[in-house]
Amino acid sequence: MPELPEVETVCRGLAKALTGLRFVEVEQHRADLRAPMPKNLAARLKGRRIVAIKRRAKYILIGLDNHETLLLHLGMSGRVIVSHEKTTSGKHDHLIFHFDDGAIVTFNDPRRFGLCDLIRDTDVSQHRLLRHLGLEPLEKDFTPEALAELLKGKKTSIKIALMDQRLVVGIGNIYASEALFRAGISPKRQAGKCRAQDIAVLVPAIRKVLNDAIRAGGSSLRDYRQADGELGYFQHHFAVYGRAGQPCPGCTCDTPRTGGIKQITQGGRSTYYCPVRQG
DNA sequence: CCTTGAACCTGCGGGC
DNA sequence: TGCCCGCAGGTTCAAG
Repeated sequence: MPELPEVETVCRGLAKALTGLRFVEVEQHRADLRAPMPKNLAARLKGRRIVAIKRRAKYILIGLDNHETLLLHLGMSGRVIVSHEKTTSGKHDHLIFHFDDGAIVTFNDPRRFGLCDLIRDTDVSQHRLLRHLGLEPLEKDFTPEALAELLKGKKTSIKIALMDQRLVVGIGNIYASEALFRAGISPKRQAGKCRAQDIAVLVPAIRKVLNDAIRAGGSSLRDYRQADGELGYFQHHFAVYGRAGQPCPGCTCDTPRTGGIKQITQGGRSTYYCPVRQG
């Protein structure tokens, strides 16, 4: 599920619901996800108060009052559910946090590609999971000049490069296709051969598609909180992702002749694009 | 250094 | 109906 917009929406939801609260109980139903979880996690969290919740790349960072940070990653299938009612724990509910106002937060992840760690605040940016991460695409330093510099000499495709978290963070398989569609750039273009002119269009396209998705997530989040407090599920409307064979939105391509949106494989993942618009 | 491919894990939908 | 296959929004590690 989770690329930058989804993780950002989850973070905002958690920040609103949990900031200032204290852990009163932690249920840990298995020892590891993608990697082993910290020893004595429950004991180390119990009694701690949450002081701040932030996002870095696709990581959720929950700052505690003892100068430690609870780090969560949703992997491919991770979900966070906020509730105030006692519910029987379901399949793949690996972590359940209980707070002093009665809030119950469940981390559910069927595929277990997610992650949970607890680290010293002083080590956060230099933590081995975070230190290699690249630019935040919604920050001011993500400029066309900066991206051009990062892409310089790269022989891989622009689509693969956009998903490389060492260069730019937060863009996954969906938003890579969506951003390139909006920018009118072929996903097959060699990254290092993108012209300054293309990159000048691409950077704002990336920002816009991520911000649009955050806005959509924010509204669906409000709806969901009224329903069952689930964070991480959104109704998305994508221009190209998952739409192979369908007409290209926003242009007058002759779908029967061109075949509409095309699906190809890059780096083992599906890419979707309009061959007419994204020459 | 770079690039590619496999691995981790469960669930779901399609074809037979 | 069941079985098998491919595929799924991420990241890491090994091999070339």
